[in-house]
Amino acid sequence: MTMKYSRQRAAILSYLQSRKDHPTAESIYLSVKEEFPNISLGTVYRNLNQLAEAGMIAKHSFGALGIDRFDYNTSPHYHFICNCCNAVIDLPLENDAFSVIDVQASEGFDGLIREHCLYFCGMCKNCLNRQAE
Amino acid sequence: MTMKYSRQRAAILSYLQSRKDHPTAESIYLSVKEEFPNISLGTVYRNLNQLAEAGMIAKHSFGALGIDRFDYNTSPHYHFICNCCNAVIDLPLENDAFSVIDVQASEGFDGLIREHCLYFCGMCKNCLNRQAE
DNA sequence: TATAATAACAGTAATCATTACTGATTTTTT
DNA sequence: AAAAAATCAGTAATGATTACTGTTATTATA
Repeated sequence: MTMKYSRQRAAILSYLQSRKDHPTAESIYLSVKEEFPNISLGTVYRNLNQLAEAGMIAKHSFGALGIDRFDYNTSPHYHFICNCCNAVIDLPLENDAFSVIDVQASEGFDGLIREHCLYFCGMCKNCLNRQAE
Repeated sequence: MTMKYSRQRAAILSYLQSRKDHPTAESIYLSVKEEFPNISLGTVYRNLNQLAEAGMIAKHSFGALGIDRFDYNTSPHYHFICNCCNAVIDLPLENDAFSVIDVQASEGFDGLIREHCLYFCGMCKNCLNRQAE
């Protein structure tokens, strides 16, 4: 099934490109709705999945959140989730600090490890400040 | 709200203690149902959450699965998820290999990191063998 | 040991994110 | 320009989980 151009999909991709906060399908829907008042939430979901399938965006399913987040940045990197405001923030780690993580895990395990999922939880800077007031 | 004894909760806890495969609420329900034919799925969920809240069991929400898994083993340890059969298997890691992981992540981040979630994905031994046939 | 207080129950309805369906509309190809 | 096919908007369905309600089991009190 070849991918045909659509204005809605282009708008979704363009919006995602402009954000660094890993928006949800719902918030993408609300934003794109300003340009396309008739767009349907189902259309947003369908296109997000299509784009993720094509490797053009990343879909993150953090168990701690329960709601999927989407990311224009497809290069492998880690995330921090604020337990207070549910913000998802990029977290830079030493490049090779965890490049050996799968190899290391494989040593004590008799299956095939293909990848890992790692994210951090706590309180973001904003919430820490707000709490200190 | 003090916790009052209940035969259903005792059965749920006892069943969980006997398993190492991190069962779902649904499968716990089906098993406990053999002893308590009238038990309700809602009762299973309510008690599992209560036990998790009390720190007597662990609730794991792996984004890769979408369904919660429950664990009698509350000591911190890591898991492997088979993308083929969805099995959740304990994965032993060198004790101190990742004890510094939160500290290391904190270095490049200006929020407060309290914990992390790490799990591995791939293909388990059984599925590898089945595939080789 | 009766009884009063209340947590827990079974059964069922509601929630919420996400996916599937359908007839109409765009986009692309011929 | 017209045919073929992907995409759409709108809506219904799904599936895991939670909330509600009148009844029952457990615990505390007299």
